Amino acid sequence: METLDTVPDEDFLRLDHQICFSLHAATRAFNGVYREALKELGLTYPQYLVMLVLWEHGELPVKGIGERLRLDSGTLSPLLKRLEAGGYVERRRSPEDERSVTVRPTSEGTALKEKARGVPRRIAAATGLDLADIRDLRERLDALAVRLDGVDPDELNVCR
Amino acid sequence: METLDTVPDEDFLRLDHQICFSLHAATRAFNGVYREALKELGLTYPQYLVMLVLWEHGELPVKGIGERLRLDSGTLSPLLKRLEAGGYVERRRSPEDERSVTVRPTSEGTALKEKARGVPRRIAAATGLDLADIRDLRERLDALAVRLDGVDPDELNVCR
DNA sequence: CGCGATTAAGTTGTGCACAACTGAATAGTG
DNA sequence: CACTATTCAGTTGTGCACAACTTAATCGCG
Repeated sequence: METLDTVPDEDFLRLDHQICFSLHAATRAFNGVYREALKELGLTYPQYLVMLVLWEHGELPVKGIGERLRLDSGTLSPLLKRLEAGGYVERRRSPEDERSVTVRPTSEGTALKEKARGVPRRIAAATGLDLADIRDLRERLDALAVRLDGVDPDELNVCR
Repeated sequence: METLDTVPDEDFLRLDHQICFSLHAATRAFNGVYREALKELGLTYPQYLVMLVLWEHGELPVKGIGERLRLDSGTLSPLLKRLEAGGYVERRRSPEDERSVTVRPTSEGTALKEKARGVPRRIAAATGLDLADIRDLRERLDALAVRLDGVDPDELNVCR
């Protein structure tokens, strides 16, 4: 039987070429489709993810957004500043904890939810997948992400 | 039966939250693992993809690399400049067509292939997937990318 | 209570992705 | 053959991801 251990390094380099490239390409293809669908909303794809989180939770500290989207303040701070400049969110130092900044959608940001309502259906249609396929792919990707996030860095270096 | 047409918009927004986020997160988790594995080679993940292509083909014009990796000159030009500064590749105006620039690995760049030999196996091990799973996931992602790249932009806008 | 450790957000710097554009070379058509 | 259209690489500008760091507030231990 053909397993991870019976394939020579040389073939592996080629196989790897396929898999890492495939993920890379699929992600960018997805980004392209979202970019197009979100153009009329004036949102980028990461900004849309932030708005989805805020529509669901109403208001969150920056840290809370970061936990849900797995993004740090170095990414979120400028992104939120742009969303604020666009009039979609408000940022306010929390009175209870002055270190924390609470982010919430403005009325304009909330109104945007209605305009965004049709987006996911059009995206799903564009993938050509049915609900079961989408769920299946999502579960695989989630499991993969959890697995990869938990990898011990030492496993990845030659010196161990 | 539950299909794309029988799910209300509201649920769809939540489902969408899951799927787009999953892909996003999996990609970044993958990038993190590659980042760690490639640290000792002095390559970033996109630089590694370029080197994989060059190791396989020996020498290619910028356009050829871009076609294989689905990247344009705006991304590749500075990336290749960094690879050249690192001593891994050489760039030369093609004598036959002065518009074209031929990229090829230097001896140092070729030597790097040996150091990179163990990387894909360690990555594959980190995913916790076996060969069949990897192939299956790759095929799904490829099909998805092809489908998404071929989407008519009009399908994605409300005004149609 | 006081002070060092931790936490939150922000800043800086590097690299990638992509749109829009430039300039130079080539291809193709009348 | 001349001249327009296309092609190729590169540049510019915007935005995201992340590492490393800064600053300010809070926590918690002695």
